[in-house]
Amino acid sequence: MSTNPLLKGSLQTIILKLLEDNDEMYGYEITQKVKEVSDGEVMLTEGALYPALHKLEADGFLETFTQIVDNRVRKYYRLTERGGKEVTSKLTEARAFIDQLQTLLNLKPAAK
Amino acid sequence: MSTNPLLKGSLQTIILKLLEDNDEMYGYEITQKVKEVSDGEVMLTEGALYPALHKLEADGFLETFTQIVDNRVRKYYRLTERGGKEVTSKLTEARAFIDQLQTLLNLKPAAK
DNA sequence: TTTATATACATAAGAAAACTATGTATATAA
DNA sequence: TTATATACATAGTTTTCTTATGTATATAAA
Repeated sequence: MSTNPLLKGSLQTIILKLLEDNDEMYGYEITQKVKEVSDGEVMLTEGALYPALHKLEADGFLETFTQIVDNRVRKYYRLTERGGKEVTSKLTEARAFIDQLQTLLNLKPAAK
Repeated sequence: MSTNPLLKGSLQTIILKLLEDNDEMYGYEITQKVKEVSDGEVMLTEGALYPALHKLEADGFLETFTQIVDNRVRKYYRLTERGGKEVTSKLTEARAFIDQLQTLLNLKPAAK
């Protein structure tokens, strides 16, 4: 999903977090936001994004509605209540993951 | 490979880093070391470890030799020259990955 | 006017990596 | 004798991602 193949496994978390911060977003907007926030380093491809969005919706974490803008369809996504809880859970998981990885790779900046 | 499913994608990097630090290790020893270093939080399973070791060897990053200890076979792994370079590369990638993930999830401890 | 780029969605085929389950075998502690 | 630890391995399946393709509109460039 990115120039860095290691970002595997965190796509759902990234999407959920963006929707927590931005309330409502459509797919293309998400790709642009990720690109912007990551300074062009993470390029989310459609082949990764759309299936991930569909899965999150199927799992009940996201709900959708569509809008027509300039004769083009936009499919907006927002968090459901379950989705809101899932963000918290996924972020906790992500923090633990980063911590464990830094420990195992000896990348800890300094002891506190 | 762990209690944290997100650790996906970093197994090769973890193995390579351990072998950089410890020179020679056998499979079971690696599982125990990971468990120890991660305070029991990361449990490396054989189904993940052994295929990963075989792949790293097939790619020319690791070389092996066996020893018999207490009538049981141990297959030791050590870095090849290519493997040594690969560690550096993978660690750089891992640092970038963690940095990008922290940025995207807004997990940065503080601005410097 | 045609071509390229941007916007906007989607799926299908394949690869990579992991998980679960299973198998072999020895040593030791309960 | 049964369970746990040590030590290797593979097979089947699932998840997740990449690459490729497809449809369609708007707009800027050649």
